[in-house]
Amino acid sequence: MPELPEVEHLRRTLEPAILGVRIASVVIARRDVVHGLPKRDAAAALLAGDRPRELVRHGKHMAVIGSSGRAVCIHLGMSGTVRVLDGPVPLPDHAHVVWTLQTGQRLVFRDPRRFGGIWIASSLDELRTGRWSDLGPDALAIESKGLRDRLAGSSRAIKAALLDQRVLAGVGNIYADEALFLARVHPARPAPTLTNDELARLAGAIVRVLRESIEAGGSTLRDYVDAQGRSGGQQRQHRVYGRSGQPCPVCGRALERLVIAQRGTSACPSCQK
DNA sequence: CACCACCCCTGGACGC
DNA sequence: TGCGTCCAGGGGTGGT
Repeated sequence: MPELPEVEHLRRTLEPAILGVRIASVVIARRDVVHGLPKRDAAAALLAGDRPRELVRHGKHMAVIGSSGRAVCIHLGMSGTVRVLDGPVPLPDHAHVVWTLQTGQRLVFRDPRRFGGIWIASSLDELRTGRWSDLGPDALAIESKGLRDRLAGSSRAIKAALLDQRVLAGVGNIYADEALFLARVHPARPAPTLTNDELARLAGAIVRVLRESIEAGGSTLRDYVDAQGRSGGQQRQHRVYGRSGQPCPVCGRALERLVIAQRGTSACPSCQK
């Protein structure tokens, strides 16, 4: 399931394939997946005739910016992928939007569960002041002070706060569990009870787990594959996520399972205070 | 306002 | 082998 590392890995693998390449045409197979699509010039709004100039990521959102300045924001949700297809291979199921490049390659947005989607904006600026305006700072650059500021006034469990994209953009269920484990902070701890030392450990742990995963090519739990169709390499490296009942990698005690903010949560009852 | 429960959706795991 | 059931969860929305 895509979180920040998967989106960043996608951004990096997609860039060399599409930057500067003219988009010849676009086919929208499911209109309800594309939000803010104008009645007129829908293809142009999806960058037909344009050339991607830049791929910008904030949290789990990625925007393709055309040389015209138009922006197309892609959110992968739970099951979304973006793939580059070479040659006349058949389209997969649930291919909702397909761009054909001048090179003949096709770019496919596929999302079986449709928790993701595509948002049209006239510019990156409009995206930043609109759809992205409620997002907190990007999790990859979070520091102790920034984290403390964003948590101010929140009494809920620290894990619930980490999952809130207004607090911090990019952390999902997997990396929340992983970061809290590395920081030795229990996920159910009310956010205001964290000491400065714990906040510093947590901020460091968030950046560390995200960087590790980006370098490993993103995580593979279910549906994630990168632009070339490769699955991620992080799967076996999760320390606690999805490992409830199995031994803690540090102390060996069985990892507990709890539910926080409606999300399955794994934690070590002994290492995480 | 802060927080929480519920809902959207499909495919994979599992039991019989 | 096939069918039914349950479960995963990001984020929007509506209720408390």
